[in-house]
Amino acid sequence: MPPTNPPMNSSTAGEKAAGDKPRLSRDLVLSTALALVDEEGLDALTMRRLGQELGRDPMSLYRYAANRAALLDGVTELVLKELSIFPDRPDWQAQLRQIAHDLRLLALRHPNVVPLLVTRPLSTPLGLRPLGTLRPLEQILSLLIDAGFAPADALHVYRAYYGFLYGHILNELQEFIVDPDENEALLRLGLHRLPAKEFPRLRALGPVLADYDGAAELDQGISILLTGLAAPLIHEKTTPGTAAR
Amino acid sequence: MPPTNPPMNSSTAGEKAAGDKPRLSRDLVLSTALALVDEEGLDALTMRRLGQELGRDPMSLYRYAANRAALLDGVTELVLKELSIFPDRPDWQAQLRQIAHDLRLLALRHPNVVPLLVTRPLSTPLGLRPLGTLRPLEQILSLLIDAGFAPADALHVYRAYYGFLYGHILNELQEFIVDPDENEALLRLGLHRLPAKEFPRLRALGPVLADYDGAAELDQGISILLTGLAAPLIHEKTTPGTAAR
DNA sequence: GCGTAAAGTCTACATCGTAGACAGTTTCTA
DNA sequence: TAGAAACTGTCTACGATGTAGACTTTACGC
Repeated sequence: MPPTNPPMNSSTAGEKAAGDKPRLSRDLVLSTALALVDEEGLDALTMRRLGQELGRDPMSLYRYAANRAALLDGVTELVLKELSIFPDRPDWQAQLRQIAHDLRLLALRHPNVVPLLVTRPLSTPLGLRPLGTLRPLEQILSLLIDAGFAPADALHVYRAYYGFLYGHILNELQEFIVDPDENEALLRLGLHRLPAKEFPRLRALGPVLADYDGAAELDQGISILLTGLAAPLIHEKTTPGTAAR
Repeated sequence: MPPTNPPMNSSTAGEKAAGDKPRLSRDLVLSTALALVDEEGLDALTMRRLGQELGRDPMSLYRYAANRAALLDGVTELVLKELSIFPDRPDWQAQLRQIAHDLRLLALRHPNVVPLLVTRPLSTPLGLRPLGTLRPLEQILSLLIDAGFAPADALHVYRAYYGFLYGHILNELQEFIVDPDENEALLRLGLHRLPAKEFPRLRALGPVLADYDGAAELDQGISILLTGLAAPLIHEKTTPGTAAR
């Protein structure tokens, strides 16, 4: 019997190889799941397939995730752990900008996970979500409150900010889906299929659509948001009673 | 044999009733599917269940949608058809604001469809999406261009706007998931489960989280965006070369 | 009334999530 | 060190799902 090293982190643990069998652990299961999703998409993540990837019976996975949904939540959490927020920085605006770019890159690194990021919280009440999922929220709130916002205002800022951020990511990822072999803009995006009379603007914008500078676009958006946020929100309440009681 | 009325629209066609069998049609199939999703969620929409709902063999559905994914796309399209945009109005800002609220209400009317709205485009290249899905994009572009924006700028405005809008909708729907029987804020959101030391801010915000005025929040966000957009974007390019070639 | 195309049905299969009983292994305790 | 207890992994089995392909029934133009 080989020594079977104790709950070690993922590392280059032998997947697929039938011979050696590293001891399973939640970390190992989840990171293998993430790798699978990254490489082959969400649909490829079935219990059976993941079991096979780990050289184990599919049923063994249920020791580490109550069911498939929980597995998905675990993957979401794992991805969000890659996002690090340092709440003790001087300039809150610079921080928000930084976080935005970090999250964007994270999404580009794991595009197949984005649907989970966006969708899972829709079916889980706030308090029941995986803690790792809520940590960024808490940290950003903390950051804003430390910067001088009243808690209720911090929440509003957070909402506007995170809303915009998620929206941008979805936008960018949507436009990313493209046939990379084709280099004529119209074709690359499949725009040639659109009836010319009904979609003249869209078709005409083919070339512009084709070269999308996501980072710049995001940065610009954040700027707009920040300038809009910094001044008016704090002092005047446009919606009386919202933050009062 | 009853007359079996020809491809009539949905209306109150007898579902489930075993006796009468209205002729199927794509519209009937899709609207029944939508009703099912609205009432019981996305998971309830299986071919077998939908067939049963229509009093028909599940296989018959394949005459009207190539597969389940196409069915989902159809539902998405159907929902988006409820959004009407009138591109010939005077004030583009007022229009964008109006559309935002319309889309928000639409999302609240069909919360179970929102994951589709947001997720399906992530796996389909722009040009291959259902046309109904692209129509709002085209119309908003048209609106902006008519209002004097250069096409490339219109695209940027659209992106910022729609990104924010989707983000807001996701945000609002996320916070909506709540146990309505409970009226203590902490409990209603399940926040009591959170470790107090790790999530002090979030827990403290329980009451504020509990009464969320989505419309106001959205309106405020749109205002910020519009003021930010109206001035700087058109004249100075912060990212040289993005819109030029 | 007949022929052709469309609409609907039937059977069958591979694949999925997962319940429940079981066996093997590790860890704790006396 | 022996035995008990807890944990890990495996096996078998079941019901549900999407859908291919052959078939039957219905509708409709001439």
